[in-house]
Amino acid sequence: MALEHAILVSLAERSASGYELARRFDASIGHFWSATHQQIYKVLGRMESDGLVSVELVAQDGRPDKKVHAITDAGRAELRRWTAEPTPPERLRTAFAVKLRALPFGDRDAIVDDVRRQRAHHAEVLAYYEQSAARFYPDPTTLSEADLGGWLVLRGGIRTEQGAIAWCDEILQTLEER
Amino acid sequence: MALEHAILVSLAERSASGYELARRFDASIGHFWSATHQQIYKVLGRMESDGLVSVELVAQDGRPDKKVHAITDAGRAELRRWTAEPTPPERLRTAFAVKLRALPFGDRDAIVDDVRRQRAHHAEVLAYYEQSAARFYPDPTTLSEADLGGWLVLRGGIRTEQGAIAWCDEILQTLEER
DNA sequence: ATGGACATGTAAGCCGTTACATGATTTG
DNA sequence: CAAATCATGTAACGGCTTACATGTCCAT
Repeated sequence: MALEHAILVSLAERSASGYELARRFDASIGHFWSATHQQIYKVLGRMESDGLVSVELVAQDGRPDKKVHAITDAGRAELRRWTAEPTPPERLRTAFAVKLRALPFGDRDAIVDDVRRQRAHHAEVLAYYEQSAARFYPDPTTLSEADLGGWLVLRGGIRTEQGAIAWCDEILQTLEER
Repeated sequence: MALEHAILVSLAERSASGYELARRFDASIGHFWSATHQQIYKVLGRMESDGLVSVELVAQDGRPDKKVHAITDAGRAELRRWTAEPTPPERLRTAFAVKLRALPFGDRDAIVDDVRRQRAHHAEVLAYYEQSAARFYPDPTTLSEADLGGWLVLRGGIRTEQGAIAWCDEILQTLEER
């Protein structure tokens, strides 16, 4: 299960409470592996029993106590083991493609509207990625080892969104000219 | 649930047994919405109770009987209703991106091997899509209404795979030059 | 006679979403 | 005074995977 490994990566970068992890999954990491706080708490509990993370209860003033989770040596070993394993090819689930295929049986104008909406969404995400790139990696020619992975993932996100926008444009052009 | 709608699209194109549907989900449709035969049988059962599909038992000689499922008027209405609904933006789940992010904590050589493996896989899928395009849509300038959706989906697949290959090349170049 | 294609299912279990639940503190 | 933020969970349910189960016909 990859949520476990996404959590290990995040905790390897910096220890965190379940709540803090959930916020990270709302932002950076979550753009490539989403998870809700409920799921995170559940998995975190299992990971503790498995010895992959350790827990320290931290009292705070003016705020609820929190459980700070840190990656253990066993967690680091598991992360390393996982990276050495081939990634199985992922099977896609693209509702948008199914809808396109439904063109002859559906509401054409509504589908065109949907394509425009998808395009706008991809443009938004692209802008967000490009801002993140400019902010966090202002000089990509000199990246530290620690930054390399994050930068490459962002590059993939940017490419993906650019590709999706180009596809939407091709769809719109094809549908409008007939 | 989109499996339901993927099945409706497939049955709108041509009536089929559960087994035949499963084979389609192994091939064409399945490249964009995967499903196993177990899942298909289960959903098909529910769709029958809901009146979205009708079932006719067909006896065959030399082969087991089959249940041929056809889309009903209610099924067509549901398909049309669904196409008129906005597609919710999909949250990605990309284990490969998580693994890249794990670069500083993992086995670098193994990850590079994995990138090469991913690249090879995407190249295979791309070749398959391009062959499908050449075989089923030899003249894309004159597409029938019925073919439009399938063609556009294939175009998206081709773009996606090309983008993935280009990303892999960028990763390999970045990792090899340091 | 072994294995693959055809054909349809059940059962167990995990993963994940949605809804529900609580309670303090800060900000508008 | 209401809403957002911080913080952690439980419960119900649905989707999906994996394993198990059965049986015929055809080709090698």
